[in-house]
Amino acid sequence: MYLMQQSSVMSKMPGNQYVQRLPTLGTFMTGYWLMKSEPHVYPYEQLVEDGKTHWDGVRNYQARNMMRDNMKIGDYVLFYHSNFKPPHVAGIAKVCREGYPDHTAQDINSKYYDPKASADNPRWIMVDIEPVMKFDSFVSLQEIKDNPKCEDMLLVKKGQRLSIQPVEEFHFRIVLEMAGVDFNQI
DNA sequence: GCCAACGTTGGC
DNA sequence: GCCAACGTTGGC
Repeated sequence: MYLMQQSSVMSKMPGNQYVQRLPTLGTFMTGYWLMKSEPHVYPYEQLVEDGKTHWDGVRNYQARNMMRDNMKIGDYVLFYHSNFKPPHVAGIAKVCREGYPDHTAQDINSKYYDPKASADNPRWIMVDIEPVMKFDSFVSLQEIKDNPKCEDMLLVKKGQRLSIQPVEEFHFRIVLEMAGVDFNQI
């Protein structure tokens, strides 16, 4: 029932043109992502404390579309701390609930309030994630930039600001390797 | 704090 | 539907 409701609402939404602008998206079917959070707003440690969280406040169509259409339960997430010195991947999370309306868009008291959002057209979408593993030693953006195996990662592409990005399994494995984590133990 | 590189808005 | 102006992101 809920899914039917959601799909009928979502089909009205604009924004599919953004997917076209990420030509690589179609090749990312493996279910690995990177999500950015500013640690002074919501650090990985808070996710551990909370047990899980809903990823509210995303107000970018491209990122929304990925949460709406592509992120599936069980997908792994590199939890990235942006606006921190140094910026880094702090650990791994995974998707535990697929896309559903971001209620903060309809909350007039929220800083994420969007007057164009309504019950009929929620406009913004979120997923839930839960912690999997905090890295003992984080993997800095510089380390990723310095690793030739990561040169094709969206994260290190010039002008790439998306707060949610698809990650290839290969790169996911490389980042784990840099963190000293065995892929088979997660 | 700077600023490049975006993305969004709204007048026309 | 163009595009200038404005707002945001996020590394440095």
